[in-house]
Amino acid sequence: MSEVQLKDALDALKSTGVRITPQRHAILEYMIHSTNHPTADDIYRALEKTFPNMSVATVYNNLRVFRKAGLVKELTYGDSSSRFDFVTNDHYHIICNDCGKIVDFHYPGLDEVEHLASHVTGFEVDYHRLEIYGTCQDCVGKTAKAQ
Amino acid sequence: MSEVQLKDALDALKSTGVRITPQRHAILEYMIHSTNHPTADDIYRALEKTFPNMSVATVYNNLRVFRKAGLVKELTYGDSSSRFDFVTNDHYHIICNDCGKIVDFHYPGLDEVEHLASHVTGFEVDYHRLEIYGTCQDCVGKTAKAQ
DNA sequence: TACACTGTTTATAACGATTATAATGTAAGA
DNA sequence: TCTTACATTATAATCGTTATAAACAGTGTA
Repeated sequence: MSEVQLKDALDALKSTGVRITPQRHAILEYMIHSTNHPTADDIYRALEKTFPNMSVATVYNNLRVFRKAGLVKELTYGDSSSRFDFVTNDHYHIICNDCGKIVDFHYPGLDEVEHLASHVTGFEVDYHRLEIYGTCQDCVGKTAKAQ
Repeated sequence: MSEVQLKDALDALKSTGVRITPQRHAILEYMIHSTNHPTADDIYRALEKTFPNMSVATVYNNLRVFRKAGLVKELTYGDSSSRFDFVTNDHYHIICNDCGKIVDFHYPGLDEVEHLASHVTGFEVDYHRLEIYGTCQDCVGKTAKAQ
């Protein structure tokens, strides 16, 4: 099924006049197959075997291209570097404050909140972002001292 | 009423053994009275008239102290620098994608989502974060071209 | 009052993620 | 083939944040 996603993404790019380069292909493929939510550097290091000459700037440039095309979402948490998430269906993230692990979960929708916010503030709402923070099972197990 | 908030904050700090310096007093005071959500640099520049010798590091250090004491929340959006928000009551933020303005709004609660997330993922939930993005009234008025 | 102790601020350097720049490469169209 | 426009590379620059070391208070004790 991820092949379909990749094909759809490539088609979407092509239809907006963006050239499909080997690097772009590889970055998209990596993002679709990766279960975690990689940073730009993760992607760079993962692909430097197949593209020994690829520059970090290429990763950033293309992530921006993908973001503008709506294929990829940029997530900024507390930690210094952004994480990137291939847009599939709507889902939310729950993040472990100990080890940083990010797990997806699905929840019907928060349209109601968007409506209320729009009504109260007069904004035109585009989208929202929700994250839940806590401690994952692995870390709950091995934690006795607080940082 | 914000004097009460300031006093409460100072008491909270003192009770945890943190010394109240003039700089800390001023940073807290500025954060309580500011309606927007300042960056560290905003605070630094706002106070450099009264504290010409103050260092940026002092601002960062103390924001961290306040954050650890639970007085201040750090918000990371897409733009490069963190914003800091004095913790009053629970509220959420709606952010303008054009001008960056941040407006508070209140919403009963999202406990339900937390419970579901906890159930599905096995995490112990601490808190969550919700932001809504859109366009504020001012920017809706003067917008015809998309970026 | 003098003295040591501890936490605070300052000044500055270092770090690291991201972006800008210029040069080179590469695909597509006339 | 020539030209044009977009992509990539390599590298430097930018900028927010953090680390470090030295100077500076406050506080408690003799």
